[in-house]
Amino acid sequence: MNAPTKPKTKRGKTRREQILRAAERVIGQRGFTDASIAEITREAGTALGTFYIYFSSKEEVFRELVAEMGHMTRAVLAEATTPADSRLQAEYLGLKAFLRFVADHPALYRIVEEARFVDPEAYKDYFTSFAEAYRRQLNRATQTETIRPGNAEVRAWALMGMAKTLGERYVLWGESDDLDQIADDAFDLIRHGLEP
Amino acid sequence: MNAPTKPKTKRGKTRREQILRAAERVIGQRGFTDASIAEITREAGTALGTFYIYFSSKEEVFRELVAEMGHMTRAVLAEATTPADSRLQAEYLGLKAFLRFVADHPALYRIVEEARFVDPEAYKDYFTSFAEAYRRQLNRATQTETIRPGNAEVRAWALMGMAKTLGERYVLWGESDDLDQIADDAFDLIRHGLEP
DNA sequence: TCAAAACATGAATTATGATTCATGTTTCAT
DNA sequence: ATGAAACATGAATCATAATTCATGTTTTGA
Repeated sequence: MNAPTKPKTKRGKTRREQILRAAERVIGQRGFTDASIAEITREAGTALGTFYIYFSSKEEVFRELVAEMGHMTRAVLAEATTPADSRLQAEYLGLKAFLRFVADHPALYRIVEEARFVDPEAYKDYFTSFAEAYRRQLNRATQTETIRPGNAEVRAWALMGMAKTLGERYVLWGESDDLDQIADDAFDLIRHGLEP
Repeated sequence: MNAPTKPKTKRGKTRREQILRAAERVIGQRGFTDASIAEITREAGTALGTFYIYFSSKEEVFRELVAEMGHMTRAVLAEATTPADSRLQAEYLGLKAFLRFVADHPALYRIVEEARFVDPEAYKDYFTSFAEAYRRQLNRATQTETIRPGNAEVRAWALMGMAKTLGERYVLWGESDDLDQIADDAFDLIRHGLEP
């Protein structure tokens, strides 16, 4: 229950990481409730009690995974959209990159969504900080008149919602072998929606 | 564990309904995991064991609530969009009605979203049947050339995702006293996105 | 009116799994 | 090389509820 301190030795860092990765797999696969510490440590190849050397509770690993996912998503999207020379192109590249990212990390993405119920605070942080950055981008584009004037915050949430749901439907539920086509079809809506 | 049969008497019907409504309140408030049968029956004003006369498990009431929500949502949206004389107007009326509905039934809406993790089957049914109807509407509008040609299925999911997320952000999280304004702002995106 | 069918009760039973802890083992700075 | 700090172990402890069931009470149909 007391907050464990960061590992001091090389062995410690390795173990902690093993457990974190195992937690990602197990919780991503089974969901928070059905995932047990026993299975996580079995998967990590350590004893049950070792878990509590590095994490104070099941909720805590979960929280860390959500935060980690926040950093990854922001990094991936920032990276993917840098080459864009217009807001609309950034939207296009961002949507594709997001869908690809979900496809590459389905477990992590499921965890983020489950956070809504397991750790609402972490969930809110994830999307709020994302939306904030998004809003800024859209505002800038509005001022440059690259896109039609409009409520940037509402747009940010609307566009995030679109991407989230498409990711869930076409990536997590499978049923689509051509993500780029999905992104193209959705982008048609976005482009006309934002264009001056 | 054995599937309870429908109640035969008037008293039975009443009790079952009391418990169902109590479950809606408690699960909607606390979430599936934290809601206990004890609290549900306390809230319903009956004994603990009575629950199992009408439902075989906690999952079962949950499933029934999700299904109920499916009917309600479809009914409300069908109702709200009938007066529309164009697809775009239907989109506008539908979005407003949806946000208002979420505002009126936050607990029920939370339950639907939690179904993704508690009862994926029910969750999938809810959105798939919704999307199917939506797709049909959009397709019809495409053929009538009321809206620009495009992939109706992808559009259906994209638009649902938008509405879902706006509902979560501006209705469930509060922070907006003017839902109609939100709907208007979002509709600007939708209108230009779909317009011929 | 009366016996069967329905329904109601809540204490007792179970199941599950998170968390702790007493007892080793390993690492590392000196 | 060595002792203190770190780390590892897994059986035992705890807590929490879901579910059952033996025992009443109420309703209903003939």
